[in-house]
Amino acid sequence: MSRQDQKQKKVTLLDVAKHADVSRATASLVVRKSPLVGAETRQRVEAAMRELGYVYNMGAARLRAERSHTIGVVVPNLTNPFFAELLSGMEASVDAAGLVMIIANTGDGPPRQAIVLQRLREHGVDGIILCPAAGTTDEIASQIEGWKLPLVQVLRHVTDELDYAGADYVAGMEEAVEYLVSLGHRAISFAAHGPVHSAYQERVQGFLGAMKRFGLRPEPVIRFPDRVDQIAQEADALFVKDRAPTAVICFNDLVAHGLAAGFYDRGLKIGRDISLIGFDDVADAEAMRPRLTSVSTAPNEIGQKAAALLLDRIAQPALPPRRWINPTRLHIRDSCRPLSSS
Amino acid sequence: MSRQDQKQKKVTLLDVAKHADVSRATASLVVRKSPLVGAETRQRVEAAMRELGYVYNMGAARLRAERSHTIGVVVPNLTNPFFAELLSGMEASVDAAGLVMIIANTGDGPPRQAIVLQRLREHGVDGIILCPAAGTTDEIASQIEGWKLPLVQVLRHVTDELDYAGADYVAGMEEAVEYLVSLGHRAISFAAHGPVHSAYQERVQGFLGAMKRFGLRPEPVIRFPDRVDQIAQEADALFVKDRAPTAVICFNDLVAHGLAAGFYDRGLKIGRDISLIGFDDVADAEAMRPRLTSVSTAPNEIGQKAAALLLDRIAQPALPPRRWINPTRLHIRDSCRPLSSS
DNA sequence: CTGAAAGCGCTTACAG
DNA sequence: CTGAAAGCGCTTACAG
Repeated sequence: MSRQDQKQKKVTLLDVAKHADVSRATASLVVRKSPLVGAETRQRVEAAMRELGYVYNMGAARLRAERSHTIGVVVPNLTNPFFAELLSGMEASVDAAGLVMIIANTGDGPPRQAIVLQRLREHGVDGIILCPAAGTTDEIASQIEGWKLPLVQVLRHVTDELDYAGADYVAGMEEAVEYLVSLGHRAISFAAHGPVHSAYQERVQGFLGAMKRFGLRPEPVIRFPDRVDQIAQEADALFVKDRAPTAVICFNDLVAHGLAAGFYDRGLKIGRDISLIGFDDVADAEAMRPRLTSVSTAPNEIGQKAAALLLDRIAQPALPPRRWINPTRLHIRDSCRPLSSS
Repeated sequence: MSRQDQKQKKVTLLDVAKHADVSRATASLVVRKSPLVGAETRQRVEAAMRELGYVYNMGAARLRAERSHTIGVVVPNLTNPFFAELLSGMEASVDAAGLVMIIANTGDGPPRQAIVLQRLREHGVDGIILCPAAGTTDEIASQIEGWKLPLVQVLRHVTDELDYAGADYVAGMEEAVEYLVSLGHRAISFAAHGPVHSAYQERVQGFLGAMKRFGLRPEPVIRFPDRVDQIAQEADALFVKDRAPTAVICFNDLVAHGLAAGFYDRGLKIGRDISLIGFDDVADAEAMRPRLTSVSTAPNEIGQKAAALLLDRIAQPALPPRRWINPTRLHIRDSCRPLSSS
């Protein structure tokens, strides 16, 4: 019988057991690396597995053991570099734990999200990491509770009853305002975009709170389009009516990037004519010229931590809900200048 | 019995069948949307599913049906925005077909890749989309053949025996050279980075071939570090010795972004002092100033097509190997100027 | 450590 | 359309 033939009919654990002259139960113990099996026996079984080209059938194991070694990750989109960083961090933690990630995209819409969550349940994931789509209500908490499915919220939260891993957006924005004020700026605008959710609100709240604390007039939040080229085109929106900001804090680096381009197009020099602060501190911040000062939220770390929270929750479903809030850090580069020198 | 209690012990298809007063086989047909079931019966079963909170157990189905409705996607890294676009395209196609994606990261290393592929086999994926790690040899073809596992290569290829979806890197580079030559440039450098693989070689080959065709001295390919900030620091490498390029073609947009920053730092004006062309045309190209002329490879489309190839291959394993090469397009923006006017 | 048996929740023929 | 039976490839007690 050639190797080829052996591959034809799937080789099962029973085949391995026979080949190694042990019982099926013993072979099963070897696969699962149980210490109950003696070294000599273990080696014989492992040799048999290699010789027969055995592939462990996780699907069969899961049916019996009620554990799939699979987790679901649901995010509002895949293309944002911020989410890419987040996924990368998760992948590292999840992989290290011997699990595998099924990823799904909601397009930031609750109806899609409902479908996607259902599909993940059908696939028998051991747990889910969810960045809730904008518009998700806290009713989801009781739903999840009914499902008995371990779930952690990431980046955004809609309920206190479930675990959450995110960053301290409020403090991050406060730090940005403080820094600009220390440079002498008083007319500071906030440039935002995208759907409204907890992370959005916390950023706005941090900005407005800090402005008020310094006795500065809180400018209305200025909304920009989603795409970076459109943001550039509409940069003028910052200067309409009686507004004349000397500094702008952005919702994220993407907005900052768009505005930087818009300023360039208008002959405004960042630093000299206007100061600019981004948020998230993704890779581009370092590549922009002048380099972008940005509030770092460390998405990779958040991803790792979200995975860790989920693994804990899977191991101990009764744990009280936990939240892990990553401190932010203002990464000062070259996009802000003291007001006096401008 | 409250809803809660019903959730406690998992409800199975047999429970649904009893509740709807039909046989288990009929309930199974309803779940799988078979046309054999009459409308009235179907509705009764569906109502029972809702009332009992039934969740289809894909794991059990897979064990019997030998189909997991799961595919594996293995990529060398997750953070590159290019791969994010690719995944996004795949996700759309895979999701539309009712399947789900398990994603895995090789870190561009063959040993990791071997582990990851094995893990995906154990999870019983119906097929795999693989961007082969740098250093993967064509021995993988016979290995995969032995596994009887549908697999398509994406972006890079190591064998002709397996399906492949990618872009026409050679033609893309040729077009870039032609364009620069048409603007009067003759001293054109190629700036590369990252590991060497088919996509790398094809880009270099396209560049060198076109240069030779125009009777231009083929400059050696100049290698840069991986990170964008390091690329900026080493931009001088373009001008060492007797080299004085008037234009630079980059391996990808990331290199272009780094060099653009490096030029800025040295007071070189893109367009006036030097022309620059990127490759891939990801979102940043539009946000750079001056806007980056770049060869578009449409990663999102490649992702969709790779998924389509895999679905075909799963349906018809005996199909001869196919390759789908996306034509590229030079997206002209503002980073190149005629030599005479400089 | 072993062996025989039951069962995880489905799907698959097969006879009606 | 239905019903009874077998089986997918494992894991789980349980008695030895």
